[in-house]
Amino acid sequence: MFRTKKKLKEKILARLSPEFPVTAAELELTPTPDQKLGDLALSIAFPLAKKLKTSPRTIATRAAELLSGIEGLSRVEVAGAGYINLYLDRDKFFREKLAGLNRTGLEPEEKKIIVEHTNINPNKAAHVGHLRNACLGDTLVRCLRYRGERVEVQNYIDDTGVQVVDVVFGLMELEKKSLADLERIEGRFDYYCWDLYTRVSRYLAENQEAQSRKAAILKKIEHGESPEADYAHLVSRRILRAHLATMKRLDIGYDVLPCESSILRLKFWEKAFARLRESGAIHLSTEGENAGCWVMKLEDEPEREKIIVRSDGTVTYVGKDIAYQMWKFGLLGQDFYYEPFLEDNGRPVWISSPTPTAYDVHFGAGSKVYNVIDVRQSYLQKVVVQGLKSLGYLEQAEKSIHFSYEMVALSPRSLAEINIDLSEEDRDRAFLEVSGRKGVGIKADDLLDRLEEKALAEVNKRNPELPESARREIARQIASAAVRYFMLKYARNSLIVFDFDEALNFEGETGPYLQYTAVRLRSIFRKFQERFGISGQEFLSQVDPETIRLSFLPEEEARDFWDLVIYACSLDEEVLRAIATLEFAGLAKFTFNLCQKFNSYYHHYPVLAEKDQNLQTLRLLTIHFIHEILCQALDLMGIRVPDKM
RNA sequence: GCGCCUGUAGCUCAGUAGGAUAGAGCAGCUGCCUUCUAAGCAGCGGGUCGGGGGUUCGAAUCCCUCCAGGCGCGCCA
Repeated sequence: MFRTKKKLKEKILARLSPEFPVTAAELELTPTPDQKLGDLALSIAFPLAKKLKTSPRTIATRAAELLSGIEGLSRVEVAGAGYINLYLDRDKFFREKLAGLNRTGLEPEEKKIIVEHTNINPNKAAHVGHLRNACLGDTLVRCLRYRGERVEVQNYIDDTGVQVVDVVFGLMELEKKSLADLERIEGRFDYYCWDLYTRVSRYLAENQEAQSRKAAILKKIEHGESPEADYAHLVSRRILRAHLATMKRLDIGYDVLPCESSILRLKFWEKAFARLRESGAIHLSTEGENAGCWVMKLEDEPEREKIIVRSDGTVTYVGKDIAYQMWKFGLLGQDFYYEPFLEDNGRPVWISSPTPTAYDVHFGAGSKVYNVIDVRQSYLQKVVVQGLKSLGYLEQAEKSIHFSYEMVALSPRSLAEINIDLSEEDRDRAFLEVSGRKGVGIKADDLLDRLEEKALAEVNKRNPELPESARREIARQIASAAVRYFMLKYARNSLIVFDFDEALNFEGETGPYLQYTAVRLRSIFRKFQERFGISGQEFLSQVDPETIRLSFLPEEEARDFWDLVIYACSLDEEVLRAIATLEFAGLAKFTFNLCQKFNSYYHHYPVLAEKDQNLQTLRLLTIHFIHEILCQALDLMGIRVPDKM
């Protein structure tokens, strides 16, 4: 639809501009509220009326005359107070869309886009909040690729931070575990650490004197000293594998895993620090409360300074982030070394290494960077961008996008359901914030397990003839769809108060409903082959598109057909809009509406039982068309379509 | 105190680069499985778009103001 509109606009502009003062930017083709009013509406007459001091109706009438006979349009009419309604040449339109099914006609805008998402601290199991991040990030990646962009997916691993240190402290000091003992811990290691982390947090709160011992461990890990650094390495890698496995259940993957430990060892910060100092972006504060610190002035708040380097010479979180952001844009003049961490769908997932490796691969150096991080980090992300600006990298600052989203909170009811004890005060609250420290959270794998179990029970009932492995894979795909759609259907600024009943629902506006629609659609083709001995695809390949006439359709069916087809055609525009606004709720809603429209169509117009050959062919063609678009839309949201469910 | 965000049906939410009659899902009630998978379809009821003011041919959408709620603002990460 994007290209159709683009071409139409050019033609319209050519016709109108000799007589009216219009520009391309002012021409907007919007859908009409009802197909009786045509397919596309032009509301240009209203602003023109103001400019020319005439009535909108007069202008619209004249404009409609000028627009008559444009190729691709069958009619132009004036309606209401001055809308110019365009009627598409439906036969031609449908034929073109059928032929162009596999081409988006979209053009990439960037050389290389980096999307960073997931970024879970490798010290405990992933929870539902992390799922929202990963689902949003992965969907953005898919949308960008649909637009034709070259995208690199990064998952940043903070393997030396205080959160990992807490777990190492617990293993060494509280549990007195040797490195060999660690290897022997069986089962879900991320779950094990989830509990341990909570215990350590409590212990540290109650035993202030232990803080110094923890600080000592942190220092040793940062400097790569044994055995503390070995513990940190072992813990973070094993949990990282668990996280990647969790995300794999949702078909979410990554290209590269840059690690904090590599950043420290390769001294990225020192390079960035030198640049920041030389450019005057930061300066040494000599008096006041920040004396002895290197600070950065903030654009919006001139009275405030952000500390980048502490008075003891260590760098703050923001400082490190500025250095890292510089690397993403290729502004550091240095790269990591890399080695394969594991294989995913036959492709290696690379992890950074502080020392040279045998592999000649490079990452980073994007022309645009999206950081998927929750809204609470907005202030810090702003400071990072300010850092780039202060260094003179204006374009990079402009293309440094914080993709922010609200958190997933928990309803007291959901927590009660998984036997987490709450204080009386907490029980009365509308929602509770997830806290890894307190162990208050719903683990991603627990949710996925419950979804899969529920889906499997249903699949077992409906498709007992399938082998168990196939039924399990279908259940996994259904669980994945349920989670992914759940995470996308809310606008990103909307706080999700997680509720099991809602998340476990497979009916109505849910992922499984969308899948089910596609599955039923597919089964028409399967049944077609059983009935007529030729596959639906093959049958359609023998149809000459030129012979297709929408006039084969009875009046009412023609309306329903057109409603469905024209709606499906707006997928590309929905994707562009999603990218522009970083809002996927619209794309989710579009797909859901498409399914509703299709289900209604499906109900009214049988294919296999239809005796009229022309009608049957056209219906099969329609179903083929909708199926393709629906699968594209589902793929953008990372939703798989099983053959049966 | 300052900054950002939110307030739409009983509940959960779409719709906000101004456009024609404000939409879904859930919950409730009615129907539809010898008919391409009922995880479905068709229908009914349900609204001061937080309040007030303004801009406009036109406002849920933009501006002002008030009310209510959330988050952020560290020599933590």
